[in-house]
Amino acid sequence: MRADLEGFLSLDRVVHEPARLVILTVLAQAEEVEFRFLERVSGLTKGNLSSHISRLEEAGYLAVKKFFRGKLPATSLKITRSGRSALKGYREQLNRALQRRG
Amino acid sequence: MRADLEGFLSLDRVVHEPARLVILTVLAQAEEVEFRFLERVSGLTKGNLSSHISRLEEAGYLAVKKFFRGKLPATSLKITRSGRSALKGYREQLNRALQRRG
DNA sequence: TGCGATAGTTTGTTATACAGACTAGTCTGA
DNA sequence: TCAGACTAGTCTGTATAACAAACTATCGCA
Repeated sequence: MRADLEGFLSLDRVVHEPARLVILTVLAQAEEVEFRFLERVSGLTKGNLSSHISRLEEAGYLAVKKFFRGKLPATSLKITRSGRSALKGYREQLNRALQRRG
Repeated sequence: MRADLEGFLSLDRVVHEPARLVILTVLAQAEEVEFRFLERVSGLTKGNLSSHISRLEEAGYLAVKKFFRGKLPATSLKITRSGRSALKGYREQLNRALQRRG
């Protein structure tokens, strides 16, 4: 199969999902961020956001830290080295596939 | 919401699916193509390919023409103007969102 | 003590990607 | 001539997934 086509089909589906692209993009810039912040900036619903975070955590792309601010629980997210590299790889691969004519 | 994040979430999901990116990319280059050819070049299974074609047809992104070559049925696919512009728009939008830092 | 807010998770529904089974007919060779 | 293999797809079932609504648990305030 042609390399550009191959490129599309071998994209990392964990990263490929738009909602997760949003999360990873924010985290790649902000380094550390909280759930509420992400909820607001992404416009995703809590439930949806929560499950995407789990998915990214399972993939090892982000680290979740739970703590209490005063007496309220809070969740802090941080992109991992692996997550950063997955995003970078995804971007490069997609760019190559898209640019190679269209 | 920030414009780049918005950009991810408003991507055309019909185009966003890797298998369909493959199909559209091939069609954008080849102008007119047959099912069997697409099956080989994409590596997709018949069933899968068939359903993606239906999806793209419903979206108005490609035109399907059925005919007989000798006595065997054949299917010919052609990208529509709208399909071409959807692919172009998708590429531009994604590039903008991805490039705007990472 | 009861109501609304905060901070998420769990659950249920809906959609969709995918492959295998199936349809329909043609060609080939014993 | 008829059995088996091939062509060209479509249909169907399954497993995954995105998504939102409902729920859990706690806090703060009147």
